[in-house]
Amino acid sequence: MKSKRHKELPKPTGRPLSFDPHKALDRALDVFWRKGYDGASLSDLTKAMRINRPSLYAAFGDKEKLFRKVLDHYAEGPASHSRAALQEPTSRAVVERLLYGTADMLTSDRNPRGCLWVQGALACGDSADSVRKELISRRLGGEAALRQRLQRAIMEGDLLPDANPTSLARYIAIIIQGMSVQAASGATRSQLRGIIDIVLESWPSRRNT
Amino acid sequence: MKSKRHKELPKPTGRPLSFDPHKALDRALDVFWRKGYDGASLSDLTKAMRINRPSLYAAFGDKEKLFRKVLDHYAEGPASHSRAALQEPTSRAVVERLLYGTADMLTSDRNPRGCLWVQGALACGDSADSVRKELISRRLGGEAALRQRLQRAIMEGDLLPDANPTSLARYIAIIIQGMSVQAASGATRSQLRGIIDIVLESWPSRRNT
DNA sequence: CTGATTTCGTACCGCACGGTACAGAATAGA
DNA sequence: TCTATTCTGTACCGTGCGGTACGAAATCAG
Repeated sequence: MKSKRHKELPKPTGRPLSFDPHKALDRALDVFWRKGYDGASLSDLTKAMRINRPSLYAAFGDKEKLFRKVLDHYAEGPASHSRAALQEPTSRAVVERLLYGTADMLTSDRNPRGCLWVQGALACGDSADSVRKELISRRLGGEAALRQRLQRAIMEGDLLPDANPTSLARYIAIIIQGMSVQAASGATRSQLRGIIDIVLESWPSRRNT
Repeated sequence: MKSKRHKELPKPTGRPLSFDPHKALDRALDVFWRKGYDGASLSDLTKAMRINRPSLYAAFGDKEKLFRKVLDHYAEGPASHSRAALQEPTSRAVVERLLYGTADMLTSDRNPRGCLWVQGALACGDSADSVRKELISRRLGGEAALRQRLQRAIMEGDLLPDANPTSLARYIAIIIQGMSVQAASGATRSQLRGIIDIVLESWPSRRNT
């Protein structure tokens, strides 16, 4: 039971924070996104976050804890379209929104190119190994969520009953991860949309749902 | 004109090399493949290559030059199936061999999981920036070679004339790069083959070529 | 043998890394 | 104002990084 600060009782004695943790996370996200976990140094981070090193450690723990907080921040912010897409009424709408939304995010001028889940720590030194595994886990988790959504779609009848939800979810995951690499290589939004059109043409949805 | 040593005149005076550069490159490849350019330290490399640091610098130049030599070694060795696949007689055979060959390589027990071109330096620190750009260039080069092969296939009639070679080549590149991320996440060979089946089902080849 | 040449192994360089000690500044409650 | 508490900024720690100086060892030509 380690409840440092309750929202309903903001009675902070002592010197107040001189920065907005939310903004600081935003800026840390930008650095990790561009350089990956290993490539982002503490100097890069503190400079971008406009705080000193001890403030970072007091507010976020060490580098790895900061990265995990940044991952949550990313999931709730720039990557929130993924979770939202699963709520579309049909499997085709889910996949459409998932892919187009991802393509938009990957090529937005407001973000670095690519996906933090993919680029954050793909191949890295030993010191980043736990972070690498964390990202693998998150990628597989997203894939599993899509698989369950496709299974539901089969039961609801808008996906052909002989479709394989596991393979289809992995196929879409591959498209997303491949698009991420493409975005990091300089692919444009319209180029990615052209690929999505190819993917959707063969989507095994029933009727025209 | 810097011809250090001609093959036909191996008259090396001085102390002979105590290691096989080819084997050493093999071992360096393994390290870079698993850890990426930034994540592989010189200590990792010299330990794996079983040579001392000055020997490495004398034989291969600095770390970046070694990495570029390793890239060539990779292209001619584990990744040689890519170039070979382009010589298949039809576009469908090209893509089949390209994808299945890649899936085999990505999940071979003899290699680290994933593709060096993708994982070598996707997001990294500033010091690896030129290496990152080199890998982007190689990825785009491979994609361009496939595009040209598909254009030839249209002229030869085994690919539907309204197919878009640029988009199709990018689509296959995305599949390959996505499979690389999947392999790094632990996907098995049969799982990747399942995805390839999905891709090939909608390949726009004429007749059953 | 001697001498020229090239590689080998140790031991080291400056530097940037992630992480922290510590003293002073800013607030709240008394 | 005084005290307790928390945050800020400087200055530093040990470590590992990429890269190298240098003398010993190994070969060949003569």
